[in-house]
Amino acid sequence: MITICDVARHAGVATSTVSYVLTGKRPISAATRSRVLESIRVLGYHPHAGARGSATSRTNVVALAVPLREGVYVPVLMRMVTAAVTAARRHGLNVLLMTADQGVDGLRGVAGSAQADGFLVLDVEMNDERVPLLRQLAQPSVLIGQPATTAGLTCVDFDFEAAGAACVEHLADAGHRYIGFLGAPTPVYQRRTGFAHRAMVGFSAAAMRRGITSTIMPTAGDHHSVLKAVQALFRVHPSTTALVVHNEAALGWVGAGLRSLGRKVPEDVAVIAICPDGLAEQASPSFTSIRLPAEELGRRAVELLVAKLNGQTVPSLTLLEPELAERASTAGVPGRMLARRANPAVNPERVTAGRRPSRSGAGTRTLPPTPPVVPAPRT
Amino acid sequence: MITICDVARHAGVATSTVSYVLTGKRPISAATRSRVLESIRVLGYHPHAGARGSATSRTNVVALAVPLREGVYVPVLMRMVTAAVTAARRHGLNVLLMTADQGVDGLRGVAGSAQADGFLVLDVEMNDERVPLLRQLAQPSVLIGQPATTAGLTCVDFDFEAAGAACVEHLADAGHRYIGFLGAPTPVYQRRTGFAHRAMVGFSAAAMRRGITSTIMPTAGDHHSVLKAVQALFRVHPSTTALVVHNEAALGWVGAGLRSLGRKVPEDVAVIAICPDGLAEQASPSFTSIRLPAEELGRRAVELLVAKLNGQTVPSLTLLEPELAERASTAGVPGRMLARRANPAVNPERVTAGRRPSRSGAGTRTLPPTPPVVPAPRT
DNA sequence: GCGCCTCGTCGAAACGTTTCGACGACGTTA
DNA sequence: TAACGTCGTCGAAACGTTTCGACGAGGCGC
Repeated sequence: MITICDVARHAGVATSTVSYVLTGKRPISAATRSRVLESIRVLGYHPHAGARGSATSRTNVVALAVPLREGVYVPVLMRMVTAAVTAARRHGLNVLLMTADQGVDGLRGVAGSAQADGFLVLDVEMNDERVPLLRQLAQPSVLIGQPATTAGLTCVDFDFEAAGAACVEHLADAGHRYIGFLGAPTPVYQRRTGFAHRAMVGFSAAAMRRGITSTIMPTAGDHHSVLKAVQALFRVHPSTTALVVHNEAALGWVGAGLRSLGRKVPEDVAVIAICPDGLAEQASPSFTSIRLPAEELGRRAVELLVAKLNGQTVPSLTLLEPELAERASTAGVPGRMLARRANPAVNPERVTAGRRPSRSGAGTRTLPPTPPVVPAPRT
Repeated sequence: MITICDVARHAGVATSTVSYVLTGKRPISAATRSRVLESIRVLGYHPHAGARGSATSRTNVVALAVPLREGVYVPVLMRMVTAAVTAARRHGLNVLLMTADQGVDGLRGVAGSAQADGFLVLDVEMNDERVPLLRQLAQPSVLIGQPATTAGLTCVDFDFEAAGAACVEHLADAGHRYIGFLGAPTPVYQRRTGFAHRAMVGFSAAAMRRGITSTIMPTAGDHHSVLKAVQALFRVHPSTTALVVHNEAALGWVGAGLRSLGRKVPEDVAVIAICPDGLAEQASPSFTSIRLPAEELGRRAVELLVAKLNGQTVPSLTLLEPELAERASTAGVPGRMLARRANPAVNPERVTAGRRPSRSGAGTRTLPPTPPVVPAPRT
């Protein structure tokens, strides 16, 4: 192994001078600098990360905790991960990957032995067991997702609650009175995973406010489960005219499920998904969606962490605003109770149609919001 | 920060003694050991990884290079990754995640600055640009997948060639004469990704040998592409009675594609998938499959790497044998040219039916094997 | 009872960095 | 021209480990 001393000798300077050339922490004359750089090049010197860490107590590594739990949709999670890794690279940071098996203890170990300068934590539950540990850690951390309370933490999250509400608003404005919600798999809600819980709560609350009758149905991502869930939804409320889908794995099967009931998207049923743009586009017909900015979440989390590492203070909660992208799945005429026709962009009747008070005052919810239960469909 | 010296002082011993208690590299009396351990517990001491690395030139970190390239099916890759991380943990190793953006340079950097003791390399292409670098690195490495030549390397791979062949054998034995191959997305073949290339070659060669007429069709994973690909397959050879699917993302749409042609699985078309067991099971009907042991690949790779780190010599190529799991998708009566009936387990006619020589001597292949091209389907 | 070997422990020197105080040389200001 | 900064560089002391040689205390055989 070739060390900084070798370089210094080769260039005829002190080792500290080489160090200053490398770190730029003191001025070095152009002549000396170029001589040193040349020696580095010739000898093929690479600073030894461990030794540097020993001297500075900085590892230039951030740990990324990704508990791949049951029911999470891996590709979306991976978008965040790769975005985070890429962003970290730009700041000269490497990423240590920690998965399910190394839970709280794993975090404690990595933190204690100073293997990472900071922590990025994904898939956060409302009462995440990692949160108390993070609070007392020497190293800063950023959560992607929100636990029940964000005091003393730094969280970045997509505003799933607003997203759930926005779906209802959009559909209600278009005149829909019966809306179904196709959610994440049951275990996800049982764990009270932040994103799933919040989207559902936002959806339910907005439905209440708007006097919409809503039905909530969790579902696994496979063909059969989705079919059953969709059928169950329509059995409960045959007059349902719109669906909100918050389950990426299920997206592809929703169309088939509706078709099996003789209903078409968008003519008979409008669909809005909460998912990354790409997934909504490749459905057929393409789905109107509230775009889930997975990459930006990863990127922002890294930026916040870097800021904290530099001693800056950052907001304890950063919420990304939902944005709706209108596509084919809500372009139909939802039928029955709608005055509205075609051209959804400019729609003078929208307020009238959408905001009319509900008959019953408050909406009825078929299932209690927490934890939702799949009513056993007939087999 | 609390150091090994603090512990030594607290326990009334020399720092080296504490070190020996921790590493076990010299005998320590039970009395002293327990006193030291107690002090460690009381003070909450954690050895500083960087300092240790500086002293030993061992980081207890392995780097995992996962270039998430276009067209790879993320969930399967992630199974390998999590299996690898879990296995690494068992050996006291942490995992540094490197993604697409940090290609060869990233590897070189991590290796040069000694941030990892070894390398795990995924998604290997036949002429992978990382291979020459790996050969000259100071640190050992293990590839999951095979480049064109494995000399001087350590590779673990599933025997995709045998898997491709096994599909043909099984189907040919059951009497099928026209078999379609639904492959990975085109870019994957264009890159000459090892696993895709090999499976296809194995399939083609076996089809040749058995006098089977085969059609190869790459396809993207979305609904539309799969439908088009399936339709194209049957337009080329309407008499096709079996399909081999080597594309996890497409699995879910194959049934729909066939249905759109008025063909049913398994009555009209037999299907064999090359994919992890779980995916084959949740198709409907469930797919007979050659099980892709994603987890075991990850685990084995780590074990080989650990062996290399310990100075052991390991084989340059470890190939996992394909295993066929029979399920519903090949339980049908393939019709037309089959003597065979029901009960596929005990089948006296199998040899007769399967091994009968093909009419044309050698099989005809509709498309050249490398690189395959999708014949533009009518839109 | 003396020498010898083993066992357990110690002190000091590494490991490859960074960082701090110091110190010449030189240019500027009075 | 003397005093004073500033700039560039140096040497040495950290950082928190591991590791190596050495050394005292016992136990054993003779």
